Amino acid sequence: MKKHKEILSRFGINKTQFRIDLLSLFFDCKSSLTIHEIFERFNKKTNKVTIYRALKSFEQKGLIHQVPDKNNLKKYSLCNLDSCSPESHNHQHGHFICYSCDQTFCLDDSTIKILKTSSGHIVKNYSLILEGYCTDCNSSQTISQN
Amino acid sequence: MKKHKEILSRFGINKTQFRIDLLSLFFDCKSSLTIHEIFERFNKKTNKVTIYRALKSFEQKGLIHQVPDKNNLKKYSLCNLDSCSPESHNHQHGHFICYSCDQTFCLDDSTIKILKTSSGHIVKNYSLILEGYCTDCNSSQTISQN
DNA sequence: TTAAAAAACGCAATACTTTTGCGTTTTCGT
DNA sequence: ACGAAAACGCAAAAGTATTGCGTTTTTTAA
Repeated sequence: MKKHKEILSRFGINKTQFRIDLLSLFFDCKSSLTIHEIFERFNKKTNKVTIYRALKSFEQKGLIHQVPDKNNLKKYSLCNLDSCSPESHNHQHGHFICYSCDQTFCLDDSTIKILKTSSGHIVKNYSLILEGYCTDCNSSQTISQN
Repeated sequence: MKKHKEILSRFGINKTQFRIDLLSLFFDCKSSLTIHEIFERFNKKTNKVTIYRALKSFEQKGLIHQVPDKNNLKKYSLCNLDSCSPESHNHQHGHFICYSCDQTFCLDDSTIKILKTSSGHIVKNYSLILEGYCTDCNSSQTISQN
């Protein structure tokens, strides 16, 4: 895809086939990816070292960022490419993922403003993922929720 | 300390000297501990396997829980011992990671209550990581922050 | 368009983190 | 005090991430 090549150029990354495909993968992926998942998606054909290096490069150039999860696996998500660059990483991510319909909803930034001031620390960046049942799915189901 | 022994008993963990000392260490520690930090605090005398096993046991019994860390090392914090037990671990809270001192702090649950209700969806699970400068580092530095 | 420089690549080796097996020691419940 | 269960240390293995190096691909600029 031409768009992906342009992005790689803009971020100063060479347009090898693998890196183009990797960027596509991130665009296709709603949430985040582990190295293992990427390896699998490329049918184990790409050397893991190549994946590690591509991820490190993407991260340094501001294309992706780490999302530490509960199990401490390294996970990466695509940055907001309008606001991120090699000079300044700035990901104001807030997403809600529905267990039922799998849709991802962007969270209102106002919820975040409260967070940024209520912790007592100076918040420069954050990563937030809420999971559960979205309003649509919840109203059409009888699953008990507490 | 007698209190620590009682806690270990209450959570079904044998009162070996090391595990008593480990629990003390967690009580003394404001934020969270890595395996490496624990190893150092015991002057490298305790076998790391022993530490790993103690941490796993503490976690399973509801004494401590994992917290996310910038470098993807396993980090642990003391649980709220009134609300956690082997039967129910309850860690619905976010974490703050300091850019400067690298420490991970658990966030007060009250900040989360706002999140859970303001998104409009039914939140069953979440992952929240704030990053920035903790109160200590912020007050002792002259780094310009916007 | 082509040649030199830079970046990316695969493979092998290494380093670091965490887990497992096993025999021994310590703690626990009766 | 004794048998069972838990915890221990050591060695080995499994899993995760990095580094060195020679080769290939991409970029840059004449």
